[in-house]
Parts: sequence; structure tokens; C-alpha cells
Amino acid sequence: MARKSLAEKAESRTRILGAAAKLIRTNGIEGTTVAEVMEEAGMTHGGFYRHFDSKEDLVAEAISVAVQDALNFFSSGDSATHEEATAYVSNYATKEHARAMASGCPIPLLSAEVARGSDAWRDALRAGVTKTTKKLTDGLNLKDETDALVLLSTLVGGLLIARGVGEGALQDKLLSGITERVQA
Amino acid sequence: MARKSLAEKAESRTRILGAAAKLIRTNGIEGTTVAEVMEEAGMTHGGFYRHFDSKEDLVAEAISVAVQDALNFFSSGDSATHEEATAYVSNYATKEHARAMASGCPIPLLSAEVARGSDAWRDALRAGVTKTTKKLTDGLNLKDETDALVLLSTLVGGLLIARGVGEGALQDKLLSGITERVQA
DNA sequence: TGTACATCAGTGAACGCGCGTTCACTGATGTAC
DNA sequence: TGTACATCAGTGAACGCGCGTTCACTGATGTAC
Repeated sequence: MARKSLAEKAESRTRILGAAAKLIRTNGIEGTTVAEVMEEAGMTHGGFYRHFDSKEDLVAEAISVAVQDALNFFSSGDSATHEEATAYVSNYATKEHARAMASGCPIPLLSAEVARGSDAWRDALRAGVTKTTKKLTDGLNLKDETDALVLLSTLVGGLLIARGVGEGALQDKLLSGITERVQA
Repeated sequence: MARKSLAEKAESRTRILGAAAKLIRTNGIEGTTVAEVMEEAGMTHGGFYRHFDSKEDLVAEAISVAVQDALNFFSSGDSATHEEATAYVSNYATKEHARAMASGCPIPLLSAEVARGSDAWRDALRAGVTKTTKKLTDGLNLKDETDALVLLSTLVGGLLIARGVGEGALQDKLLSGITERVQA
């Protein structure tokens, strides 16, 4: 295949990152292959290294993309409206979110692998946690960011456990319990 | 090598499961190889299939072992003393626990992979969540198991995020915030 | 209780396979004049 | 503005490697008599 224009290259890169952000959440980082990502982006695997130095490199950027996806739930800027923040909280611990891995919050899906991964991966995830914390603190008028971190922990832990135990009575009790007790 | 006695075979099996329970928490399920597990157990990889049908099989049992490890924090039986339960809670969201992957709580370490895995894996994890919930409900005199599930979610989510963002100011704020606000 | 022999725990080499990465190649794009 | 040519995005085959699993082999264990 012949050379593509710079604009097309930029579009390819965006497609690769989007595919990776989706696949690492669905199948995990180790469970996602470079070839799969490229196929999902509509290309063959050989061209991958025109865009990224390594899979590790791709993953670092894909985490940032997944984090940004999640933050796009809020209006742009550093703050959030009260409506956005309460909607974020009440949509978090739900069956729909538990099932939606490809587009779900990256924190419960990726944290364990990121913990064992590179500094760049943790940097990308930390940026997401920090920004989400700011949104919640602001939107819910919490007294400090620590309150938002604890709230986020409850949501993330609840969703993680809900997925880990699988669908059924325990998951239902857990998800409804979280949503109930977390409403401000 | 010659045949081993039945007693020796049982000891080998126990060593393999112990090694697997430790390694899957340290390196993840996908990040753990059969050869590594066997080496950690003091054997070569070829003998593995005298004990387990497949890696998936081993992992299902290893999750149960890891879960039992965590429950051994409590005295035996279904209930727990108040001291045990408060100690469990106050030791959970700590730097020590965040660093101790090999012997740490399996829930934050394994849930994401288990969610994508087999029914047997989820069954093993669900048993752990259910038993831990009972211990906390009982030991802390909570009004119902849902309260215990929400508490466990906060602890698990907090530890998960702490590891995901890595050591530093945010992790410190998160861990101390959880421990503070979770004391009954 | 002793003997004969079938069983099988563990070894180490080998299997097929899929991984991340590299490479020669193509021809349109980008650029120097 | 047009021309000549160097660049390089993407292809598809190939690389070395490590994975889960299989297998022939060994000799002490377990068992049938």
C-alpha cells in the first residue's frame, strides 16, 4: 500500500487509540493484542510501528483516551454541575455499567494491571482519578477531595466486586445497596 | 524420576496451589505461567497435568486458596469477634497491604480478570465475598449484609485505586481518608 | 508376609500456536528547486 | 507552477520467543495373589 497523507495518518492514529481504549477495557491489557487493535482500527498489524514505539507505549496513551472518554460524561472544564455529578454517581453502580466493559469506567477495569505496569500507565490513570475527584468534589459540594476519593472508592469497588461475583442475587444486592447508600 | 507416594503427591498438590495462589495475586492470572507455578512449587512443568486438567482448573482452585488465606485472618467458624473485624477494617487500606500483593486480599487483585474468566472462577470469588461479608456483618454488628457489602466495596475500591495510581501524595491521601471515614 | 507386576508422580524434550516486533516492498505524498 | 525525487503509511511475510499442553521415559509405590 502506498503512502498516506499526514491527515490520514493522524486519523489512523486516532482510530488505533480508540480501538485500543475499547479493547483493553473489554479484554484487559495483557488480553489485548497489537494485531487485534490494528484489525479493529481497519488495518493490518505491520503498520502499527509507524505510530507507536511499542505496545506499552500504545497502552499508556490508550489509558489516557479511556480516561478522557469517562470524563466526557461531564461538561468540559475543571468543574461539574450538580446534575452531572449526581447522574454520574447514580449511573455508576448499575447493571448497565457492569455489562458495559468496552465503554465503562477504566478505573475498576484497568487498575490492577496498571498497578503492575509502567510508571506511564500509572501517571495516565492518576490523572483520571484526580480529575474525576475534582469533578465530584465540585459538583456534589463535598467538603474536601478526600470525601470524593472515598466516594469514588465505594463506586469503583462496588462495580469491581459486582463484575467479579457475576450476575445474580449477590450482584443485585450489592449494586442496589451501593446506589442507595451513596446518594447525598 | 520415580513415582512418589500418595502422601507426597498430596503435598505436591498443596505446594502447587500455594504457589499459584501467591503468583496469580502478584502477577495476575494471565501473567502467571504454569512453568513458574511449578518452579515455585519446586518441580518441573511436565508434572503439572498429574494434578490439574488445565491452567483454568488450577486457577479456579487457587482462587479458593487465596480466598481462604484472607479469611484465615478471622477465627474459624462463620462469625467473627469485634476485635477481629475492626482489625480487618483498619489494616485493609494501608500502605503495607497495598505493597503486599502476594499475600493480600484477592478481591481487588483478581476481580477484573475473574469477571472475564470462567464461571468456576466467579464461584470461587463469590464464596469469598459472601463469607467476608458475613464476618463483617457479624463482627461489626452491622444492621444488614448490605452495609457490609458497601463497606467492603469502599475498602476494595480504595486499595485498588491506591495501587493503580502508585505511591505518592494521592495514594497517601486516599488510604488515610478511607481508614478515617470507615471507622465505625 | 512375601513376591510379581501394574501403576503413575515427576522429568525434560518436544509440539503447535500466537505473541510482539522486524523487514522488504509499494506507490502516493510531501518537498526542494 | 511544474518537475524530480526522497519520504514514509501501510501490507503481509517472517523472526524469535514463550506459552499451555503432550509425550516417552524412569523407577519407587501400591496392589493382587
